[in-house]
Amino acid sequence: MRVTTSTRERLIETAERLYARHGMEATSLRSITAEAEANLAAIHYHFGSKEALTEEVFSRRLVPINHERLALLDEIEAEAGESAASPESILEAFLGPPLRRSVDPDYADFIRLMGRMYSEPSEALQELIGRQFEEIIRRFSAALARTLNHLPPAEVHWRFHFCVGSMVHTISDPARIQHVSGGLCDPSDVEATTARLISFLAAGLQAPATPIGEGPVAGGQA
Amino acid sequence: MRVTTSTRERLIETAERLYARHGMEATSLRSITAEAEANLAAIHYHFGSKEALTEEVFSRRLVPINHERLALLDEIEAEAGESAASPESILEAFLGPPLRRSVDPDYADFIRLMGRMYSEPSEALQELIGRQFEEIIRRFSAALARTLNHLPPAEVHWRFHFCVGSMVHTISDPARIQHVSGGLCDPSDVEATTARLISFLAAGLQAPATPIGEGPVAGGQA
DNA sequence: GTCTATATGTGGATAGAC
DNA sequence: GTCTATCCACATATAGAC
Repeated sequence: MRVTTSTRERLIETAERLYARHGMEATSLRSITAEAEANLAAIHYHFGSKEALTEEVFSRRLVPINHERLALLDEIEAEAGESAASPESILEAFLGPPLRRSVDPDYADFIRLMGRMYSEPSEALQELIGRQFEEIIRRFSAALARTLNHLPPAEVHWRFHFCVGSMVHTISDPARIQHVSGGLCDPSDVEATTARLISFLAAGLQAPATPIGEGPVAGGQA
Repeated sequence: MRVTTSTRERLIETAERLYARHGMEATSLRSITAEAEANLAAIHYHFGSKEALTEEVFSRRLVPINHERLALLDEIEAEAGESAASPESILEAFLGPPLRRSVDPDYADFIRLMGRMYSEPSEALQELIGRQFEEIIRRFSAALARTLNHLPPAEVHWRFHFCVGSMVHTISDPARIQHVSGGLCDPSDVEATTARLISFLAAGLQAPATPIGEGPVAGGQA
């Protein structure tokens, strides 16, 4: 086993770091090859284009994270047996894999990038996100719908959407909460952050069904 | 009063639309002047630089939105008198101004852009956001701390942060929730979306205090 | 206040030697 | 698989006529 990493690997790692720090469009291929101590042409040799390199950066990290999420969901559903898994355990399976990695030096940059990827306008990236999260959204929405069985399916989707938003905002820029709280909040304690997020979101998920529209005529399909 | 809008105004409006649609860095000054039927040099004449134009785009919209938020908060605090305003009413004051505008054709593009601005790496923009939201964060955190007086101040900041995340994710891309829910969710009904968000977030804000750390030794400064 | 023309830099991508 | 040299499109910005 060689100690030195391959040029291909170094390019992916450097792109990831620079994307996380300065944004994807602000990162030029030249700045990547300079930091990776590689040649400009190496990117086109190994990947073919900047877009293809970007897809590598994302799929390399998203695959194991989402794989772990599904494995954890399998576990808690197996443990729950006939009954539904709790909202807290479902949230833990969804939030834990990215949040735990946010303190891993190898992953920290990508987790921040993951928080920003939803805002990237690139169509190719949005399609990749769609593919990578299709199963996640389906499985977790179904699990939540089972335990929140008094809620209409659309309401479950909305609430899961709100959960994703809180998580994304939390991981996209750890320094922000520290700054706006005047130093009161410490984002480096991810265990505490995860616990806070789960109790906040679990309560939101279990809120009474929202009365939509003109009030008295509620109810619907249940 | 002239019917035709000034070149300066058309430039700001067009920049806003293109920023919202394709991202800020992906939008060139040439594409702005082309759509605004103006000359490339006009941007430098009226603003001096792309960055200065961008600041105009944001401050023009953020000022009235945040002004309305504070006015609404003043109102509900006056109504509440000695007692604390409810979490729901505070959330309404915070979420209502942007969410209601998201269906105003004149504002819709900016509201989406507002959802994405947090992810923009430009330092100048982040500083502007810091200035524009300083008072908002201070006032709303204080209002929430008053009504959630059993919670430590840091916990209030965390929960408000989670609220911002849900809102930002919701307004940044209305099409996403429709897509991931397989058409089940309709983002065009903003009144319903606001009601859903408020009941979800109010429940989260009022969740029991998170036990952080080794369990039994909870409590703290209260 | 609006235009043309242009300066100057940087972007992604490629050809072809080694 | 890695390099140099280069193409070409496009970026922001500016000078100066009208």
